[in-house]
Amino acid sequence: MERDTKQRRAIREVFTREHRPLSTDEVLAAGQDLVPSLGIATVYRNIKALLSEGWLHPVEFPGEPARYEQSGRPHHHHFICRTCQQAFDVEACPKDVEHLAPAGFRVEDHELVLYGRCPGCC
Amino acid sequence: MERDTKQRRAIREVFTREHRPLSTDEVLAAGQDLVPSLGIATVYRNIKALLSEGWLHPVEFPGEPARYEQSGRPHHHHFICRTCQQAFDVEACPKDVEHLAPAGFRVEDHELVLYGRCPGCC
DNA sequence: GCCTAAACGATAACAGATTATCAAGAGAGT
DNA sequence: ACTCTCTTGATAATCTGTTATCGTTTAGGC
Repeated sequence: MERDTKQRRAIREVFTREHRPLSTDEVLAAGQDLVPSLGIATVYRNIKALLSEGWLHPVEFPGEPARYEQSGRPHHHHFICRTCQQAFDVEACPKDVEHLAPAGFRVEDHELVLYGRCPGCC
Repeated sequence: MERDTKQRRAIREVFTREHRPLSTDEVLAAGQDLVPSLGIATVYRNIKALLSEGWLHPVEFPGEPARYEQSGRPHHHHFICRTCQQAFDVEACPKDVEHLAPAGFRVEDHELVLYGRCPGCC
């Protein structure tokens, strides 16, 4: 993965525009607005390349395939709209999550997902 | 699904013993201690039946297949051990989760997953 | 104990997501 | 502009989790 192709530029552009986790289908749809011929195989190939170079990282939600977002953002959580299925960033984080676990459990990390309706779907 | 078979009794027994979400593989392994001939198809069949009669409900975690636990428990969250992969119940719940979302988002529900080491794996 | 349909167990089939294949297309150095 | 090789796009193959199939077993009423 060395050449600067228009497909790869389009895929990076999509992630830079939308500051939220995107599914492969969302990347394909948005990418085709920039490069109509874009295929799903290229989306997977480039996401894989961008993951291994650290530009992207995976974001998993319960019961659904992985989404991806740009790396380097500060710790945050996500909101999933039950109407449009889009995932949004949530800057805030509940305090003292470590203390929620029973005694004897060592908490190293945590994930919080909020579900509801986004402003566009309310 | 009407007959009271030893397989179905074994599967229910497994969920009653372990008060935590179990994967189909965990149910199969633990069930075979009670009924050695138990097959994976029977595990899936009975889990499906127990789900539709409301005795079980699914618990999904990011990036992995569904687990199941007994219904009727009060609101709670889960802890996943990164060593033994087991899921445990966490009674506590962070306060004011609704206020974490940005203005304009209507929060209806939330999921919290803690990751780390369980007492047995520390 | 006998009978019959429900349930079982082994495995084939299926479904969705991801990866591999391969001929055609196109960056980038010359 | 030419060439070379990396990348693309269409689609076949793969993988994993789950469901369907089907001959055999067995719960439960007689």
